[in-house]
Amino acid sequence: MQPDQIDKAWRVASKCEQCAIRSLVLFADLTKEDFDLLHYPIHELNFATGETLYNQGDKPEAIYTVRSGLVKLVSYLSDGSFRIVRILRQGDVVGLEALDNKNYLHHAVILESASFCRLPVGEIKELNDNSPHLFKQLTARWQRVISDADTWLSKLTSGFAKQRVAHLLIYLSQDCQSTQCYLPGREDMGALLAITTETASRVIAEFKRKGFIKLVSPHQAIIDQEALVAIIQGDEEDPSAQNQR
Amino acid sequence: MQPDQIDKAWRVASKCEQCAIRSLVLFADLTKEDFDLLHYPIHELNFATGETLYNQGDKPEAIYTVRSGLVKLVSYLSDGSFRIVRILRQGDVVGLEALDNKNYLHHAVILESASFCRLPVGEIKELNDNSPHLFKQLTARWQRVISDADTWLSKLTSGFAKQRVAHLLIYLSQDCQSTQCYLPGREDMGALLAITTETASRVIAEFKRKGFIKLVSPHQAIIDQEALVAIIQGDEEDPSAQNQR
DNA sequence: TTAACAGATTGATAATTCTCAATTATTTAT
DNA sequence: ATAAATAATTGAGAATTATCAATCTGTTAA
Repeated sequence: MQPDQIDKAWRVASKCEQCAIRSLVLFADLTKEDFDLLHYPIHELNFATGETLYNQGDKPEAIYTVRSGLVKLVSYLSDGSFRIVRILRQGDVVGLEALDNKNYLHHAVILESASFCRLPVGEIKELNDNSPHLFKQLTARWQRVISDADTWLSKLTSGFAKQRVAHLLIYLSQDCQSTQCYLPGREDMGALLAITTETASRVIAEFKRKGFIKLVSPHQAIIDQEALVAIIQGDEEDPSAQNQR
Repeated sequence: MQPDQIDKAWRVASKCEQCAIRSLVLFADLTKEDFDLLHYPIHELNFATGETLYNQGDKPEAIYTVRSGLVKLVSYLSDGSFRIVRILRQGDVVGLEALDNKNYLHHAVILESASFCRLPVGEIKELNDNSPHLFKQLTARWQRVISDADTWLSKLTSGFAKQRVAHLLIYLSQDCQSTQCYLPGREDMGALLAITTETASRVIAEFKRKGFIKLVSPHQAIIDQEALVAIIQGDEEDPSAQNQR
Protein backbone atom coordinates (compact mmCIF):
# COMPACT_ATOMS: atom_id res chain seq x y z
CA MET A 1 0.00 0.00 0.00
CA GLN A 2 2.69 2.46 0.96
CA PRO A 3 5.51 3.17 -1.49
CA ASP A 4 7.98 1.70 0.99
CA GLN A 5 6.83 -1.81 1.73
CA ILE A 6 9.98 -2.70 3.62
CA ASP A 7 8.69 -4.53 6.67
CA LYS A 8 9.75 -3.32 10.04
CA ALA A 9 11.92 -0.69 8.41
CA TRP A 10 12.84 1.78 11.07
CA ARG A 11 12.88 5.25 9.80
CA VAL A 12 13.75 8.38 11.68
CA ALA A 13 10.65 10.45 11.42
CA SER A 14 10.84 13.83 9.94
CA LYS A 15 9.77 16.28 12.62
CA CYS A 16 6.50 15.47 14.30
CA GLU A 17 5.59 19.09 13.81
CA GLN A 18 5.34 18.47 10.08
CA CYS A 19 3.42 15.23 10.37
CA ALA A 20 0.75 14.98 7.69
CA ILE A 21 -1.79 13.42 10.03
CA ARG A 22 -0.79 15.37 13.08
CA SER A 23 -4.30 16.62 13.73
CA LEU A 24 -5.39 13.01 14.16
CA VAL A 25 -2.72 11.80 16.52
CA LEU A 26 -1.83 11.92 20.18
CA PHE A 27 0.53 14.84 19.66
CA ALA A 28 -2.13 17.00 18.01
CA ASP A 29 -2.09 19.72 20.66
CA LEU A 30 1.63 19.92 21.39
CA THR A 31 3.50 23.17 20.92
CA LYS A 32 7.02 23.75 19.65
CA GLU A 33 8.19 23.95 23.26
CA ASP A 34 6.56 20.62 24.03
CA PHE A 35 8.38 18.92 21.19
CA ASP A 36 11.64 20.30 22.53
CA LEU A 37 11.02 18.24 25.66
CA LEU A 38 11.42 15.01 23.70
CA HIS A 39 14.81 13.42 24.12
CA TYR A 40 14.83 11.25 21.03
CA PRO A 41 13.23 11.52 17.63
CA ILE A 42 10.06 9.54 17.14
CA HIS A 43 10.52 6.52 14.92
CA GLU A 44 8.21 5.22 12.27
CA LEU A 45 7.75 1.50 11.95
CA ASN A 46 6.11 -0.66 9.27
CA PHE A 47 4.51 -4.04 9.64
CA ALA A 48 3.05 -6.44 7.08
CA THR A 49 -0.27 -8.22 7.31
CA GLY A 50 -0.18 -11.06 9.79
CA GLU A 51 2.76 -9.78 11.78
CA THR A 52 2.54 -9.27 15.53
CA LEU A 53 3.21 -5.90 17.09
CA TYR A 54 3.33 -7.34 20.59
CA ASN A 55 2.01 -10.24 22.63
CA GLN A 56 -0.22 -10.38 25.67
CA GLY A 57 1.88 -10.16 28.82
CA ASP A 58 4.85 -8.53 27.12
CA LYS A 59 6.48 -5.84 29.17
CA PRO A 60 5.64 -2.64 27.38
CA GLU A 61 8.15 0.03 26.57
CA ALA A 62 6.16 1.94 24.03
CA ILE A 63 2.73 2.79 22.77
CA TYR A 64 2.04 3.13 19.08
CA THR A 65 0.06 5.57 17.02
CA VAL A 66 -1.50 4.01 13.92
CA ARG A 67 -0.55 6.10 10.87
CA SER A 68 -2.18 3.74 8.40
CA GLY A 69 -3.41 0.16 8.20
CA LEU A 70 -5.53 -1.92 10.54
CA VAL A 71 -4.71 -3.78 13.76
CA LYS A 72 -6.68 -6.29 15.79
CA LEU A 73 -6.37 -6.80 19.53
CA VAL A 74 -6.83 -10.46 20.38
CA SER A 75 -7.59 -11.98 23.74
CA TYR A 76 -7.26 -15.72 24.33
CA LEU A 77 -9.60 -17.47 26.74
CA SER A 78 -8.71 -20.32 29.04
CA ASP A 79 -10.39 -22.83 26.75
CA GLY A 80 -8.10 -21.95 23.85
CA SER A 81 -10.67 -19.97 21.91
CA PHE A 82 -10.04 -16.35 21.20
CA ARG A 83 -11.98 -13.12 20.90
CA ILE A 84 -11.07 -9.98 19.05
CA VAL A 85 -11.80 -7.16 21.47
CA ARG A 86 -10.95 -4.18 19.31
CA ILE A 87 -9.94 -3.06 15.85
CA LEU A 88 -7.68 -0.04 15.60
CA ARG A 89 -7.11 2.29 12.67
CA GLN A 90 -5.59 5.63 11.67
CA GLY A 91 -5.15 7.92 14.63
CA ASP A 92 -5.79 5.25 17.24
CA VAL A 93 -3.24 4.43 19.89
CA VAL A 94 -2.20 0.82 20.44
CA GLY A 95 -1.10 -0.31 23.87
CA LEU A 96 -2.51 2.50 26.00
CA GLU A 97 -2.41 0.19 29.02
CA ALA A 98 1.35 0.71 29.08
CA LEU A 99 0.78 4.15 30.58
CA ASP A 100 -0.71 2.47 33.61
CA ASN A 101 2.36 0.29 34.06
CA LYS A 102 0.44 -2.77 32.99
CA ASN A 103 1.81 -5.45 30.75
CA TYR A 104 0.12 -5.56 27.37
CA LEU A 105 -3.35 -6.99 27.78
CA HIS A 106 -3.75 -8.42 24.27
CA HIS A 107 -1.99 -9.71 21.22
CA ALA A 108 -1.76 -6.95 18.64
CA VAL A 109 -1.80 -8.43 15.15
CA ILE A 110 -1.72 -6.52 11.87
CA LEU A 111 -4.76 -7.03 9.63
CA GLU A 112 -3.73 -4.68 6.86
CA SER A 113 -0.11 -3.64 6.45
CA ALA A 114 0.35 -0.85 8.88
CA SER A 115 2.62 2.01 9.76
CA PHE A 116 3.13 3.21 13.32
CA CYS A 117 4.84 5.90 15.28
CA ARG A 118 6.58 4.39 18.25
CA LEU A 119 6.18 6.48 21.39
CA PRO A 120 8.35 5.36 24.32
CA VAL A 121 6.38 5.24 27.57
CA GLY A 122 9.02 7.21 29.43
CA GLU A 123 8.85 10.06 26.96
CA ILE A 124 5.07 10.19 27.12
CA LYS A 125 5.05 10.27 30.89
CA GLU A 126 7.71 12.90 31.08
CA LEU A 127 5.98 15.02 28.49
CA ASN A 128 2.77 14.78 30.41
CA ASP A 129 4.48 15.72 33.65
CA ASN A 130 5.99 18.83 32.12
CA SER A 131 3.23 20.04 29.85
CA PRO A 132 -0.55 20.14 30.13
CA HIS A 133 -1.10 19.72 26.40
CA LEU A 134 -0.97 15.97 26.13
CA PHE A 135 -3.67 15.35 28.70
CA LYS A 136 -6.56 16.47 26.55
CA GLN A 137 -5.64 14.10 23.74
CA LEU A 138 -5.01 11.21 26.12
CA THR A 139 -8.40 11.82 27.64
CA ALA A 140 -10.00 11.86 24.22
CA ARG A 141 -8.30 8.61 23.27
CA TRP A 142 -9.27 6.77 26.42
CA GLN A 143 -12.73 8.06 25.88
CA ARG A 144 -12.80 6.79 22.33
CA VAL A 145 -11.67 3.33 23.40
CA ILE A 146 -14.40 3.19 26.00
CA SER A 147 -17.14 4.41 23.75
CA ASP A 148 -16.03 2.02 21.02
CA ALA A 149 -16.09 -0.80 23.51
CA ASP A 150 -19.61 0.19 24.47
CA THR A 151 -20.73 0.15 20.86
CA TRP A 152 -19.14 -3.19 20.46
CA LEU A 153 -20.92 -4.54 23.49
CA SER A 154 -24.29 -3.13 22.70
CA LYS A 155 -24.42 -3.66 18.96
CA LEU A 156 -21.98 -6.31 17.91
CA THR A 157 -22.83 -8.96 20.45
CA SER A 158 -26.60 -9.00 20.42
CA GLY A 159 -29.24 -9.84 17.87
CA PHE A 160 -29.11 -12.41 15.12
CA ALA A 161 -25.90 -13.32 13.36
CA LYS A 162 -27.06 -11.43 10.27
CA GLN A 163 -27.60 -8.27 12.23
CA ARG A 164 -24.27 -8.53 13.96
CA VAL A 165 -22.46 -8.95 10.67
CA ALA A 166 -24.34 -5.98 9.22
CA HIS A 167 -23.37 -3.87 12.23
CA LEU A 168 -19.75 -4.92 11.86
CA LEU A 169 -19.58 -4.04 8.18
CA ILE A 170 -21.07 -0.63 8.81
CA TYR A 171 -18.68 -0.09 11.70
CA LEU A 172 -15.75 -1.00 9.48
CA SER A 173 -16.89 1.26 6.67
CA GLN A 174 -17.07 4.26 8.94
CA ASP A 175 -13.51 5.37 8.59
CA CYS A 176 -12.99 4.34 5.01
CA GLN A 177 -14.04 6.82 2.41
CA SER A 178 -17.43 6.04 0.94
CA THR A 179 -18.76 2.55 1.11
CA GLN A 180 -15.69 0.41 0.84
CA CYS A 181 -14.43 -1.47 3.83
CA TYR A 182 -12.10 -4.12 5.12
CA LEU A 183 -13.71 -7.54 5.08
CA PRO A 184 -12.29 -9.76 7.83
CA GLY A 185 -11.64 -13.43 7.34
CA ARG A 186 -14.55 -15.56 8.47
CA GLU A 187 -12.74 -16.88 11.53
CA ASP A 188 -11.88 -13.36 12.67
CA MET A 189 -15.45 -12.33 12.01
CA GLY A 190 -16.58 -15.10 14.30
CA ALA A 191 -14.13 -14.01 16.97
CA LEU A 192 -15.40 -10.46 16.66
CA LEU A 193 -19.08 -11.29 16.88
CA ALA A 194 -19.15 -14.36 19.09
CA ILE A 195 -20.47 -16.61 16.35
CA THR A 196 -18.89 -19.59 14.63
CA THR A 197 -16.76 -19.39 11.52
CA GLU A 198 -19.41 -21.30 9.60
CA THR A 199 -22.21 -18.97 10.59
CA ALA A 200 -20.11 -15.98 9.60
CA SER A 201 -19.41 -17.61 6.28
CA ARG A 202 -23.06 -18.39 5.63
CA VAL A 203 -24.09 -14.82 6.34
CA ILE A 204 -21.39 -13.31 4.16
CA ALA A 205 -22.14 -15.76 1.36
CA GLU A 206 -25.79 -14.79 1.53
CA PHE A 207 -24.96 -11.07 1.55
CA LYS A 208 -22.82 -11.62 -1.52
CA ARG A 209 -25.57 -13.54 -3.31
CA LYS A 210 -28.05 -10.81 -2.57
CA GLY A 211 -25.65 -8.12 -3.70
CA PHE A 212 -25.41 -6.43 -0.31
CA ILE A 213 -21.64 -6.65 -0.55
CA LYS A 214 -19.31 -6.93 -3.53
CA LEU A 215 -15.70 -8.01 -3.23
CA VAL A 216 -13.12 -5.77 -4.82
CA SER A 217 -10.29 -7.84 -3.39
CA PRO A 218 -10.15 -10.76 -0.97
CA HIS A 219 -10.36 -8.51 2.07
CA GLN A 220 -11.97 -5.42 0.68
CA ALA A 221 -15.66 -5.04 -0.10
CA ILE A 222 -18.15 -2.46 -1.26
CA ILE A 223 -21.20 -2.50 0.93
CA ASP A 224 -24.80 -1.53 0.32
CA GLN A 225 -25.31 0.53 3.44
CA GLU A 226 -29.06 0.83 3.03
CA ALA A 227 -29.58 -2.88 2.67
CA LEU A 228 -27.46 -3.52 5.75
CA VAL A 229 -29.35 -1.00 7.80
CA ALA A 230 -32.56 -2.75 6.77
CA ILE A 231 -31.08 -6.03 8.00
CA ILE A 232 -30.23 -4.44 11.32
CA GLN A 233 -33.76 -3.21 11.69
CA GLY A 234 -35.07 -6.66 11.09
CA ASP A 235 -36.58 -6.04 7.68
CA GLU A 236 -36.39 -9.11 5.55
CA GLU A 237 -36.86 -9.26 1.84
CA ASP A 238 -39.32 -12.09 2.19
CA PRO A 239 -42.71 -10.51 1.45
CA SER A 240 -44.68 -13.16 3.32
CA ALA A 241 -42.96 -12.33 6.57
CA GLN A 242 -44.49 -9.82 8.93
CA ASN A 243 -41.95 -7.27 10.02
CA GLN A 244 -41.55 -8.39 13.54
CA ARG A 245 -38.75 -7.41 15.91
CA MET B 1 -27.79 -0.31 54.42
CA GLN B 2 -26.24 2.86 55.70
CA PRO B 3 -27.44 4.29 59.00
CA ASP B 4 -28.76 7.35 57.15
CA GLN B 5 -31.14 6.13 54.52
CA ILE B 6 -32.29 9.62 53.58
CA ASP B 7 -32.41 9.56 49.79
CA LYS B 8 -30.62 12.26 47.92
CA ALA B 9 -29.60 13.85 51.16
CA TRP B 10 -26.88 16.28 50.36
CA ARG B 11 -24.31 16.35 53.02
CA VAL B 12 -21.24 18.48 53.16
CA ALA B 13 -18.45 16.02 53.31
CA SER B 14 -16.02 16.13 56.11
CA LYS B 15 -12.62 16.81 54.64
CA CYS B 16 -11.63 14.54 51.77
CA GLU B 17 -8.33 14.13 53.51
CA GLN B 18 -10.06 12.15 56.22
CA CYS B 19 -12.14 10.04 53.86
CA ALA B 20 -12.34 6.45 55.04
CA ILE B 21 -12.03 5.03 51.55
CA ARG B 22 -9.63 7.61 50.24
CA SER B 23 -7.10 5.04 49.09
CA LEU B 24 -9.73 3.68 46.73
CA VAL B 25 -10.91 6.87 45.13
CA LEU B 26 -9.87 9.32 42.49
CA PHE B 27 -8.30 11.64 45.02
CA ALA B 28 -6.06 8.94 46.48
CA ASP B 29 -2.81 10.65 45.52
CA LEU B 30 -3.68 14.25 46.26
CA THR B 31 -1.64 16.25 48.76
CA LYS B 32 -2.77 18.84 51.25
CA GLU B 33 -1.77 21.54 48.78
CA ASP B 34 -3.86 19.90 46.08
CA PHE B 35 -6.94 19.92 48.27
CA ASP B 36 -6.39 23.60 48.91
CA LEU B 37 -6.92 24.14 45.19
CA LEU B 38 -10.56 23.05 45.48
CA HIS B 39 -12.96 25.95 45.55
CA TYR B 40 -15.91 24.20 47.11
CA PRO B 41 -16.28 21.31 49.51
CA ILE B 42 -17.08 17.97 47.94
CA HIS B 43 -20.63 16.85 48.57
CA GLU B 44 -21.86 13.41 49.36
CA LEU B 45 -25.08 12.22 47.78
CA ASN B 46 -27.30 9.22 48.45
CA PHE B 47 -29.61 7.41 46.07
CA ALA B 48 -32.05 4.57 46.59
CA THR B 49 -32.40 1.46 44.46
CA GLY B 50 -34.06 2.20 41.16
CA GLU B 51 -33.29 5.90 41.11
CA THR B 52 -31.51 7.48 38.19
CA LEU B 53 -28.23 9.34 38.66
CA TYR B 54 -28.35 10.80 35.14
CA ASN B 55 -29.75 10.08 31.70
CA GLN B 56 -28.07 9.49 28.38
CA GLY B 57 -27.54 12.78 26.59
CA ASP B 58 -27.71 14.89 29.75
CA LYS B 59 -25.24 17.71 29.83
CA PRO B 60 -22.75 16.69 32.48
CA GLU B 61 -21.57 18.96 35.19
CA ALA B 62 -20.07 16.40 37.48
CA ILE B 63 -18.57 12.97 37.75
CA TYR B 64 -19.27 10.74 40.71
CA THR B 65 -17.15 8.48 42.84
CA VAL B 66 -19.02 5.46 44.16
CA ARG B 67 -18.56 5.24 47.93
CA SER B 68 -20.91 2.33 48.36
CA GLY B 69 -23.67 0.55 46.47
CA LEU B 70 -23.97 -0.60 42.89
CA VAL B 71 -24.79 1.26 39.67
CA LYS B 72 -25.62 0.03 36.18
CA LEU B 73 -24.89 1.91 32.98
CA VAL B 74 -27.65 1.28 30.47
CA SER B 75 -27.59 1.89 26.76
CA TYR B 76 -30.77 1.83 24.69
CA LEU B 77 -30.69 0.57 21.12
CA SER B 78 -32.69 1.92 18.23
CA ASP B 79 -35.10 -1.00 18.41
CA GLY B 80 -36.08 -0.17 21.97
CA SER B 81 -34.14 -2.97 23.57
CA PHE B 82 -31.42 -2.14 26.03
CA ARG B 83 -28.04 -3.45 27.08
CA ILE B 84 -26.22 -2.96 30.35
CA VAL B 85 -22.68 -2.03 29.39
CA ARG B 86 -21.10 -1.77 32.79
CA ILE B 87 -21.65 -2.26 36.50
CA LEU B 88 -19.86 0.12 38.84
CA ARG B 89 -19.02 -0.30 42.51
CA GLN B 90 -16.98 1.13 45.36
CA GLY B 91 -14.11 3.24 44.11
CA ASP B 92 -15.34 3.40 40.52
CA VAL B 93 -16.04 6.70 38.84
CA VAL B 94 -19.38 7.24 37.10
CA GLY B 95 -19.57 9.58 34.13
CA LEU B 96 -15.91 9.77 33.18
CA GLU B 97 -16.94 10.85 29.67
CA ALA B 98 -17.77 14.26 31.12
CA LEU B 99 -14.05 15.01 31.26
CA ASP B 100 -13.97 14.78 27.47
CA ASN B 101 -16.80 17.32 27.17
CA LYS B 102 -19.18 14.65 26.01
CA ASN B 103 -22.74 14.38 27.13
CA TYR B 104 -23.40 11.37 29.28
CA LEU B 105 -23.32 8.27 27.13
CA HIS B 106 -25.62 6.09 29.22
CA HIS B 107 -28.36 6.04 31.75
CA ALA B 108 -26.90 5.52 35.21
CA VAL B 109 -29.37 3.65 37.40
CA ILE B 110 -28.86 2.56 41.00
CA LEU B 111 -29.02 -1.20 41.58
CA GLU B 112 -28.26 -1.17 45.28
CA SER B 113 -28.74 1.98 47.30
CA ALA B 114 -25.63 3.97 46.72
CA SER B 115 -23.62 6.83 48.07
CA PHE B 116 -21.53 9.09 45.85
CA CYS B 117 -19.10 11.94 46.05
CA ARG B 118 -20.01 14.56 43.51
CA LEU B 119 -16.98 15.97 41.73
CA PRO B 120 -17.73 19.01 39.53
CA VAL B 121 -16.07 18.73 36.14
CA GLY B 122 -14.60 22.22 36.39
CA GLU B 123 -12.89 21.43 39.66
CA ILE B 124 -11.42 18.22 38.30
CA LYS B 125 -10.07 19.92 35.22
CA GLU B 126 -8.60 22.78 37.16
CA LEU B 127 -7.05 20.46 39.67
CA ASN B 128 -5.51 18.46 36.88
CA ASP B 129 -4.16 21.59 35.22
CA ASN B 130 -2.49 22.73 38.40
CA SER B 131 -1.24 19.52 39.89
CA PRO B 132 0.24 16.36 38.42
CA HIS B 133 -1.20 14.11 41.11
CA LEU B 134 -4.60 13.46 39.66
CA PHE B 135 -3.35 12.14 36.36
CA LYS B 136 -2.11 8.83 37.68
CA GLN B 137 -5.45 7.97 39.23
CA LEU B 138 -7.39 9.10 36.19
CA THR B 139 -5.17 6.91 34.06
CA ALA B 140 -5.74 3.99 36.34
CA ARG B 141 -9.49 4.49 36.24
CA TRP B 142 -9.70 4.75 32.48
CA GLN B 143 -7.57 1.70 32.33
CA ARG B 144 -9.85 -0.19 34.66
CA VAL B 145 -12.89 0.68 32.60
CA ILE B 146 -11.20 -0.55 29.46
CA SER B 147 -9.94 -3.76 30.94
CA ASP B 148 -13.34 -4.44 32.48
CA ALA B 149 -14.95 -3.83 29.13
CA ASP B 150 -12.56 -6.31 27.58
CA THR B 151 -13.41 -8.93 30.16
CA TRP B 152 -17.03 -8.30 29.52
CA LEU B 153 -16.57 -8.69 25.80
CA SER B 154 -14.46 -11.77 25.93
CA LYS B 155 -16.15 -13.67 28.74
CA LEU B 156 -19.68 -12.44 29.23
CA THR B 157 -20.83 -12.47 25.64
CA SER B 158 -19.62 -15.80 24.36
CA GLY B 159 -20.31 -19.40 25.18
CA PHE B 160 -23.55 -20.95 26.33
CA ALA B 161 -26.04 -19.06 28.45
CA LYS B 162 -25.05 -21.19 31.45
CA GLN B 163 -21.42 -20.27 31.08
CA ARG B 164 -22.19 -16.58 30.70
CA VAL B 165 -24.30 -16.56 33.84
CA ALA B 166 -21.55 -18.38 35.72
CA HIS B 167 -19.01 -15.82 34.54
CA LEU B 168 -21.27 -13.00 35.60
CA LEU B 169 -21.81 -14.36 39.08
CA ILE B 170 -18.11 -14.82 39.59
CA TYR B 171 -17.47 -11.33 38.28
CA LEU B 172 -20.01 -9.90 40.69
CA SER B 173 -18.61 -11.82 43.63
CA GLN B 174 -15.14 -10.45 43.06
CA ASP B 175 -15.52 -7.28 45.05
CA CYS B 176 -17.81 -8.61 47.74
CA GLN B 177 -16.15 -10.30 50.60
CA SER B 178 -16.21 -14.06 50.37
CA THR B 179 -18.74 -15.72 48.16
CA GLN B 180 -21.76 -13.53 48.47
CA CYS B 181 -22.80 -11.38 45.57
CA TYR B 182 -25.48 -9.19 44.10
CA LEU B 183 -27.94 -11.19 42.05
CA PRO B 184 -29.42 -9.07 39.27
CA GLY B 185 -33.03 -9.34 38.23
CA ARG B 186 -33.53 -11.69 35.31
CA GLU B 187 -34.25 -8.96 32.84
CA ASP B 188 -31.07 -7.12 33.79
CA MET B 189 -29.18 -10.36 33.58
CA GLY B 190 -30.45 -10.78 30.05
CA ALA B 191 -29.40 -7.24 29.17
CA LEU B 192 -25.97 -7.91 30.62
CA LEU B 193 -25.36 -11.17 28.82
CA ALA B 194 -27.27 -10.74 25.57
CA ILE B 195 -29.74 -13.49 26.37
CA THR B 196 -33.47 -13.35 26.98
CA THR B 197 -35.09 -12.87 30.36
CA GLU B 198 -36.53 -16.37 30.15
CA THR B 199 -33.19 -17.99 29.43
CA ALA B 200 -31.62 -16.13 32.33
CA SER B 201 -34.43 -17.28 34.57
CA ARG B 202 -34.09 -20.90 33.50
CA VAL B 203 -30.37 -20.90 34.17
CA ILE B 204 -30.71 -19.27 37.57
CA ALA B 205 -33.55 -21.59 38.52
CA GLU B 206 -31.39 -24.56 37.57
CA PHE B 207 -28.42 -23.21 39.52
CA LYS B 208 -30.67 -22.81 42.53
CA ARG B 209 -32.04 -26.35 42.22
CA LYS B 210 -28.52 -27.74 41.99
CA GLY B 211 -27.37 -25.71 44.96
CA PHE B 212 -24.81 -23.68 43.02
CA ILE B 213 -26.40 -20.53 44.40
CA LYS B 214 -28.41 -19.87 47.53
CA LEU B 215 -30.50 -16.76 48.03
CA VAL B 216 -29.95 -14.84 51.23
CA SER B 217 -32.26 -12.06 50.07
CA PRO B 218 -34.03 -11.31 46.78
CA HIS B 219 -30.96 -9.78 45.23
CA GLN B 220 -28.17 -11.30 47.23
CA ALA B 221 -26.85 -14.82 46.80
CA ILE B 222 -24.14 -17.11 48.07
CA ILE B 223 -22.40 -18.82 45.20
CA ASP B 224 -20.51 -22.07 44.91
CA GLN B 225 -17.48 -20.77 43.11
CA GLU B 226 -16.09 -24.20 42.30
CA ALA B 227 -19.28 -25.42 40.72
CA LEU B 228 -19.52 -22.28 38.63
CA VAL B 229 -15.96 -22.60 37.44
CA ALA B 230 -16.75 -26.15 36.41
CA ILE B 231 -19.71 -24.85 34.41
CA ILE B 232 -17.48 -22.33 32.68
CA GLN B 233 -15.07 -25.04 31.74
CA GLY B 234 -17.86 -27.05 30.23
CA ASP B 235 -17.95 -29.82 32.81
CA GLU B 236 -21.45 -31.12 33.25
CA GLU B 237 -22.70 -33.20 36.09
CA ASP B 238 -24.21 -35.70 33.68
CA PRO B 239 -21.87 -38.69 33.87
CA SER B 240 -22.86 -40.02 30.46
CA ALA B 241 -21.71 -36.89 28.71
CA GLN B 242 -18.20 -36.71 27.30
CA ASN B 243 -16.50 -33.53 28.37
CA GLN B 244 -16.44 -31.84 25.06
CA ARG B 245 -15.58 -28.22 24.41
C1' DT C 1 1.62 -27.07 -14.43
C1' DT C 2 0.42 -29.83 -10.56
C1' DA C 3 0.20 -30.93 -5.75
C1' DA C 4 -0.54 -29.32 -1.32
C1' DC C 5 -2.74 -26.24 1.53
C1' DA C 6 -5.58 -22.88 3.71
C1' DG C 7 -9.76 -20.50 3.65
C1' DA C 8 -14.54 -20.32 2.26
C1' DT C 9 -18.75 -22.49 1.39
C1' DT C 10 -22.40 -25.72 1.90
C1' DG C 11 -25.22 -29.66 3.77
C1' DA C 12 -27.40 -32.39 7.38
C1' DT C 13 -28.34 -32.92 12.00
C1' DA C 14 -28.19 -31.82 16.85
C1' DA C 15 -28.20 -28.52 20.38
C1' DT C 16 -29.37 -24.27 22.15
C1' DT C 17 -32.01 -20.38 22.59
C1' DC C 18 -36.02 -17.63 21.47
C1' DT C 19 -40.87 -16.83 21.34
C1' DC C 20 -45.30 -16.90 23.07
C1' DA C 21 -48.21 -18.25 26.63
C1' DA C 22 -49.55 -19.66 31.08
C1' DT C 23 -48.62 -20.14 35.91
C1' DT C 24 -46.65 -19.18 40.24
C1' DA C 25 -44.30 -16.36 43.53
C1' DT C 26 -43.34 -11.79 45.46
C1' DT C 27 -44.03 -7.05 46.31
C1' DT C 28 -46.75 -2.93 46.61
C1' DA C 29 -50.75 -0.35 47.26
C1' DT C 30 -55.15 0.23 49.23
C1' DA D 1 -55.16 -8.39 55.00
C1' DT D 2 -56.54 -8.36 50.22
C1' DA D 3 -56.16 -6.94 45.60
C1' DA D 4 -53.31 -5.42 42.01
C1' DA D 5 -49.09 -5.18 39.94
C1' DT D 6 -44.56 -6.91 39.06
C1' DA D 7 -41.10 -10.45 38.73
C1' DA D 8 -39.83 -15.23 38.24
C1' DT D 9 -40.60 -19.66 36.57
C1' DT D 10 -42.00 -23.18 33.47
C1' DG D 11 -43.82 -25.47 29.13
C1' DA D 12 -44.06 -26.36 24.14
C1' DG D 13 -42.89 -25.49 19.67
C1' DA D 14 -40.31 -22.63 16.34
C1' DA D 15 -36.25 -20.44 14.95
C1' DT D 16 -31.50 -19.86 15.09
C1' DT D 17 -27.02 -21.36 15.60
C1' DA D 18 -23.48 -24.93 16.50
C1' DT D 19 -21.38 -29.08 15.13
C1' DC D 20 -19.33 -32.28 12.13
C1' DA D 21 -18.16 -33.39 7.65
C1' DA D 22 -17.52 -32.73 2.85
C1' DT D 23 -16.65 -29.93 -1.10
C1' DC D 24 -15.07 -26.03 -3.51
C1' DT D 25 -11.78 -22.20 -4.56
C1' DG D 26 -7.89 -19.76 -4.88
C1' DT D 27 -2.96 -19.45 -3.60
C1' DT D 28 1.62 -21.11 -2.72
C1' DA D 29 5.33 -24.27 -3.35
C1' DA D 30 7.68 -27.45 -5.91
